Amino acid sequence: MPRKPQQARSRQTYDAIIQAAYIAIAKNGSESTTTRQIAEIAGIGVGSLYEYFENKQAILDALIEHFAQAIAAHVKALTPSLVRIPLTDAVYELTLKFAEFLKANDEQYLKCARSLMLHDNHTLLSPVYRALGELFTKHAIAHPEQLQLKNLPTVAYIFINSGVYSMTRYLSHPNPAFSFEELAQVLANMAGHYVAMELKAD
Amino acid sequence: MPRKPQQARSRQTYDAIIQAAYIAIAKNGSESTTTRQIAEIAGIGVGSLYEYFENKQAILDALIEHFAQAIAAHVKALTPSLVRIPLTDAVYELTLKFAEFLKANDEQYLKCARSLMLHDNHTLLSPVYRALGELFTKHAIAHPEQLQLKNLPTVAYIFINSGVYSMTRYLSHPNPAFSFEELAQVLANMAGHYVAMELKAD
Amino acid sequence: MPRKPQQARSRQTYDAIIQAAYIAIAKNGSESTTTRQIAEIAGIGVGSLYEYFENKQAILDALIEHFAQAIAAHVKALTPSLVRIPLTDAVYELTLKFAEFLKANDEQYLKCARSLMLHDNHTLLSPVYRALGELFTKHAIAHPEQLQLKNLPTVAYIFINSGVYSMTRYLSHPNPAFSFEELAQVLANMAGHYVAMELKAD
Amino acid sequence: MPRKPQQARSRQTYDAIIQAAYIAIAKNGSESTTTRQIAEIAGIGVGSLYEYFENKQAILDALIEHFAQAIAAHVKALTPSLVRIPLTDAVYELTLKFAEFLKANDEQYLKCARSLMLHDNHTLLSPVYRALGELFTKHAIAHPEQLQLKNLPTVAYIFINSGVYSMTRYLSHPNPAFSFEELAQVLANMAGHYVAMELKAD
DNA sequence: AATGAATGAGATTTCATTCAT
DNA sequence: TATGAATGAAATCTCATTCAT
Repeated sequence: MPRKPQQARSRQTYDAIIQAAYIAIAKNGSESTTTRQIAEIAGIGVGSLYEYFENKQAILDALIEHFAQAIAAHVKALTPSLVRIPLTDAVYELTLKFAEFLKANDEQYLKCARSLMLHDNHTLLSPVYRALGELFTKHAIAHPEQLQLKNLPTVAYIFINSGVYSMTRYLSHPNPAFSFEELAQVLANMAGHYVAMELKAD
Repeated sequence: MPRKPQQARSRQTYDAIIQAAYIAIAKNGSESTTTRQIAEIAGIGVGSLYEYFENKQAILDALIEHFAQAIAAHVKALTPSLVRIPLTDAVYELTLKFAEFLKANDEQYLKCARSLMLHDNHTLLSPVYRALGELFTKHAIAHPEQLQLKNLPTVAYIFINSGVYSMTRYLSHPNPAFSFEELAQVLANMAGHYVAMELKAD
Repeated sequence: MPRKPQQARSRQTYDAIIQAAYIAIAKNGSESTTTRQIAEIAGIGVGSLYEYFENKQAILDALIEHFAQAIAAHVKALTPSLVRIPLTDAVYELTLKFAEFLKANDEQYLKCARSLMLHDNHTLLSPVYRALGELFTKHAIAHPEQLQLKNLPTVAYIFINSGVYSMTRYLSHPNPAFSFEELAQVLANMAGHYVAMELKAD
Repeated sequence: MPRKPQQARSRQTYDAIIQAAYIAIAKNGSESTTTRQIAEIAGIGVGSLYEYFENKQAILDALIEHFAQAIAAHVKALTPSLVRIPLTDAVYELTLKFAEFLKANDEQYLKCARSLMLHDNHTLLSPVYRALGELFTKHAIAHPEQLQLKNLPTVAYIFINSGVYSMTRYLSHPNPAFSFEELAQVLANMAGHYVAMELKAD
């Protein structure tokens, strides 16, 4: 039964735990991360973890939520400028910016993403999908011809998954056979061409 | 000091262990699968596992290799018929056949795939990527205009990752918002449109 | 370094802790009761417990002493009226009154008794035995023929233990096979018959 | 998931664990006994406990069952000779023999009894109550006038509880004020007088 | 005097691996 | 070669107690 932090320093410890979890997971993967490691990195005693979290899983869940919020916030921040430009350019830009974001802090986010992405947290990751979906929708509204697209949700789903996964995988590949810009360009074209063709078809 | 099986009976036991590992992982995930479970399912003693494999990880590696070979074989078997038909149709067909393959045996392969992608061993999965790459290449040869495509490896890489991941994620989604055929169609169009547009551009 | 409470407010807190301990032990048993629970129920901080008590055991000891005093006081209050009536009636009455006492407050005392008898501290419970012994003695004085009884202390010891334990056990039995009145009657007759026969023998 | 012992030495280990639990509980009480202690006393690794028992509680349960069986067997062995003699003598004899039994092996059984008796194992201890009840019944059959007794089950219940608890408590008292023979005599008379008076009353 | 965040020793439990048979 | 009992390091989690505020 973790207590809700009541004093000022509590918040600090809570955040320290989440940050420590990021570092530990980036280093060892979520499955191999132990409570001791997290406590050590956070510079606190093991017992203190349980003042703030029910159990280990609760720490991971909080981290994922935090992560999802961070990504969603990043996407939202980019949204206004991206909706103004053509789809191809928007996807290209988003891809680059996203990669930059993932690679910050010694690739902490990237490493965590790889470890967490497949834990099927459909619910926990939903803010991300919502933010990306909204970006898609807003872009369509700003470019009304795109509203004609059939299967918009399906298309969004696939574009998003394709982009996120290709990027994540690329970034964690030790010796990629091509540059990241190339990848971004192909992703962008894939989206652009798809929309162009579909619209022409009608 | 495990030895590669040399006798017929040994080979049988070796295979039984791999099959048991499939079953256990499909049921509990790779992290929660224990050596005891594997031995029990395989119908042998725990100690015997170590006659055939150095350690637990070696079993998982062997399973992944086996899995990769199985997928590659499946792709290779489909290749001759797929290279003959237009790209869009080929992707559509491949997606459906692939899903069917993953869902066989009570979704054993699908469940394993989800659990194993976590450890995403680039080397172990390479036969799959090679087989899919070869399918791409052969298709291009059978439709020579596609050889003009810029960045063919990059494009292949992205198409493959996009397809595999979107599909895996879709299939493990409890309440998908659209049908699998829709997904396959969008993937197919994505590929078809991309190639069409790129070729026209030159 | 806890101090005995010297001010009125302190005394209140001290009592609140004891009461909280009663509640917690009745609910969870003495082994599962934590200092946090006690503090929470008492409406004070954990740290404050240690202003009043050396450690957790000291709280339990104080509770047992309090409990013993409460029981002793109850017995003493009944003594004057019980000494007047025949032994059989007195035992019957005492048994019923005692059970009533244990079952008050949602069986708080009963539940605590069951949990605390485990640690059966002969010294801590001695006030109870003293009060019951005194009741016995006074009854004998009021009925002088009983003073002839051999082994009076032994007899008292056995009657008391028999009564207390049979009653406690009965009251915590989920589906007793007979009524409490029956039990009280048999206990009463046991005492009455014993004394009658012993006196006749001389 | 403990395995049922399949090899010969398994039984040995199982028994060693139970014996170790007796020793540990006699020494520290059931609440303070740890799995490590048990393993150490048994001369095995901690992990081995879990080859034979689901968890710690399962060890205690097995011990209680073992204990109950041992007591019941002891009572059954005494039954044939006790049913032949008058009630008073039978109770006296039973008390002495029972005490002897409890004090064997450095009072191991006695100490365990004190620690376990109040854990309200109505179900686990039922073999004991059954054996004692049967002794009562057989005695009544051998002395048919006793069959006239009202409330036989209630009386048996009280006699048994009174005897067991008085004895246990006496034996664990550091400085008893009277001899054990006195106690046995009073218990015996209590039973004898009760029955005599009740039968005369009718 | 009062607090409650922090502590860390210690409890239970798991499981890959070994080794005597 | 095959076995499965035994192992013990290591993981998660609890909670009485302390101490800075």
